Amino acid sequence: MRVAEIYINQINKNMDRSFDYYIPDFLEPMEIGLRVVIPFGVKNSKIDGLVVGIKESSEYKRLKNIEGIIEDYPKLNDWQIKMCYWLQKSYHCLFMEAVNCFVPSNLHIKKKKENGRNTYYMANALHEVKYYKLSGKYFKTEDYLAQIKSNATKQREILSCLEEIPVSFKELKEKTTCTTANLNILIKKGLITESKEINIRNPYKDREYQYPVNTLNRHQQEAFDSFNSYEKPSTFLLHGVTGSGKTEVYLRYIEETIKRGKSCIYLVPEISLTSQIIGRIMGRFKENIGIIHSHLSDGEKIDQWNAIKNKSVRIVLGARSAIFAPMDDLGLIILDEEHENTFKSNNRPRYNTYEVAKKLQEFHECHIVLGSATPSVSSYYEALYGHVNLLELPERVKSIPMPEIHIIDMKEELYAGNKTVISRKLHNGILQNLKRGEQTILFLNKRGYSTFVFCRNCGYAVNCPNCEISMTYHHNIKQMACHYCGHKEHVPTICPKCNSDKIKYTGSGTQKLEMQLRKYYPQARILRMDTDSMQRKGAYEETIDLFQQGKADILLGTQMVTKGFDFKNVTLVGVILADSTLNIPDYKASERTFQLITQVAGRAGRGDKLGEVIVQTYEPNHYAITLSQAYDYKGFYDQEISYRKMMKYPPFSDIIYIGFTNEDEVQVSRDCLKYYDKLYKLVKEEEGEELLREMYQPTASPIKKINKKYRWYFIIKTNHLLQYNSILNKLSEEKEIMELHSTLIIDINPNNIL
DNA sequence: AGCACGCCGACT
DNA sequence: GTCGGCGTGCTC
Ligand SMILES: [Zn+2]
Ligand SMILES: [Zn+2]
Repeated sequence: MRVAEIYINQINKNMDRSFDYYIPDFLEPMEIGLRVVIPFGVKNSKIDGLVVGIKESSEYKRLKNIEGIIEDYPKLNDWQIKMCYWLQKSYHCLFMEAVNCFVPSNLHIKKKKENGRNTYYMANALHEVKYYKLSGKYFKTEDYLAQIKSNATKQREILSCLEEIPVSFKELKEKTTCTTANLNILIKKGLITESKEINIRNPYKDREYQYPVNTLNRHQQEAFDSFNSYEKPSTFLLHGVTGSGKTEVYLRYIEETIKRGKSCIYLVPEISLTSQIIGRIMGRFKENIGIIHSHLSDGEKIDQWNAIKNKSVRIVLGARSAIFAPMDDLGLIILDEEHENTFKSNNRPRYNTYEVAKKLQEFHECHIVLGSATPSVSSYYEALYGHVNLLELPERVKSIPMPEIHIIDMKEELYAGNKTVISRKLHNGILQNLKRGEQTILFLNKRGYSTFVFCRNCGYAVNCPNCEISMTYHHNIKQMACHYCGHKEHVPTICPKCNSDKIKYTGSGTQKLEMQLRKYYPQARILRMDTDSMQRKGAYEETIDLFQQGKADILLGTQMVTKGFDFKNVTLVGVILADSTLNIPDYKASERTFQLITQVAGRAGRGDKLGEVIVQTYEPNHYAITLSQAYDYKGFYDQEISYRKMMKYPPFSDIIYIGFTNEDEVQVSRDCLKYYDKLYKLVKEEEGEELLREMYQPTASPIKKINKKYRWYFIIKTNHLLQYNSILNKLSEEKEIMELHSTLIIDINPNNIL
């Protein structure tokens, strides 16, 4: 019998390797990439796995037999398995975490008898979730606790956490450190009960859309022709000012690629994946469009998979995760709003979508198109000096001039006696817009009401008990909330430290701004758009629709309002405080500020009327602000790239973040230092001085604790990413490193280092 | 993930 | 002494 190498579908670092199994004759011909059911462990419990290799014999002597193949399960191709190994090695994740990018992971496997043999199939339309609650035997938690021994800490933890309302296993695991074994004991004792519920998937409903073909202007035509002149797989950067008609160019690229018999992936930031863009693409192409985002259920994912595999879907529109769509004849990958940080994953695997796309080019003859009004300096640098072709759209489609940007020095407002967050110029602009019946967008990058609540008498600040960070006051729920762990608590009316009642609220967020606006402009109809007000499903699109239809005068909100919407009647845009992004301690702060101002400014004056933008700041002379005022992308790029070069920041280096988290403050520092030492020795042995100099000393994170877990980290600013990656992979296999108690996070070029 | 093995504190 | 929770190691 032949032998199969099988990875088991278990996310666990001890299981990040293959296991050998015999292939019984009735399962031949076995193929790499198939999903199988195998007996595992002492109990031979049936578990699913992925075949990654086939060989004639095994070193290991006591092999078990594969039980069966899971029918209809998406089979991974050779290129997909190669991508998984690459993801694992490049981003330091488990192999199965990489696999789960490509295929749905929560299999619901059913068994049936056929010709006297067990065969397996998926019942993924139904996804069962286990819920737990207190049995209802007693009234108070204390009574439950009295039933178990004092040293049963895990069980006590579970009981204290549970209520009479069912809680899913997943939620319970986030709050406690329980296992199914602990829960089963409590069930046996009759203290808690278990129930199962089925997640029902709701299929995506098609609507009728129309999006007529727009004729291309000169620059668009040039961008189109240039793209077409490349036969070999190439990469392009489409740099087009806001309103220059990038979408139309993308659609032409897609049309052309489909004509050549190839398929396309069109990626947008998750937040931009709205009915507007879906409507445009569905309205243009008569083909089926696959829509992929991270909120799809496993059943929906399988549906999309099959539709792509049998080629009834040739165009996939989606957020970051859609880069893993199983296109075998990929011809084009578009990354729209290329500069957005959502193209970098913050969960394992912590991949960068552009890098994944470049890797895909090794397996597919496909073009990559990056598009943005404010390209990331790394991409622009590549376009100037690397293998990326620069395509420019320097004019707006209808030659509408860019709105004029005014910079307001808020220090001068203070001197003039204006203590509000709205400058006199912005105030007059809003009043005038209200009078003329034109719309206003206000951007403030802080949600909540007040971001810092403290006692004026003794300096006591309301900090989260789980995190070392100040909590934000939320007026809608009248509670303090932590933006890192979600913890909520009551608002102090008297200081718990000194009993003073001089509690002060500072740091205005969107909620406070909304209240102030309602006070100043009682006649105005105001909409607020931030993660808090957009919780409800569909709220985001409803708000957009309301504003689009002119049913509100002012739209205020966080990042969300900067996205590429086409509101024709918006003639005034206000940036309440540009400094809030500028002062983030991160090398990308200037870039981010420039991008935000440019993006939000692009919302003004999209119709026939001229627009105006007012940027309020305490640093009116910062180059990110003055150059965005001048719409001088190139000027900004030049300044920023010389700063990056001087400081050896990306694109002149890669930053490897190596972080540890643990509930024990001492343990986490010990583990981090130990890892650092081990790495230091290994680098010294294998590489030498040059790489050693790229390692920075470990320290506690700027936010020392998040969600009860203390954090330590160090970074490596390197020009030898490949060498470091292989050393880090080698280190992860060492026993002493495997045994570290703290959770290890390795992030290559992370979005932030908090 | 689950399960066995073995250590050690609580309780008879 | 025994019972049982909980950390550790292993699963082809
Ligand atoms: Zn006080
Ligand atoms: Zn918190």
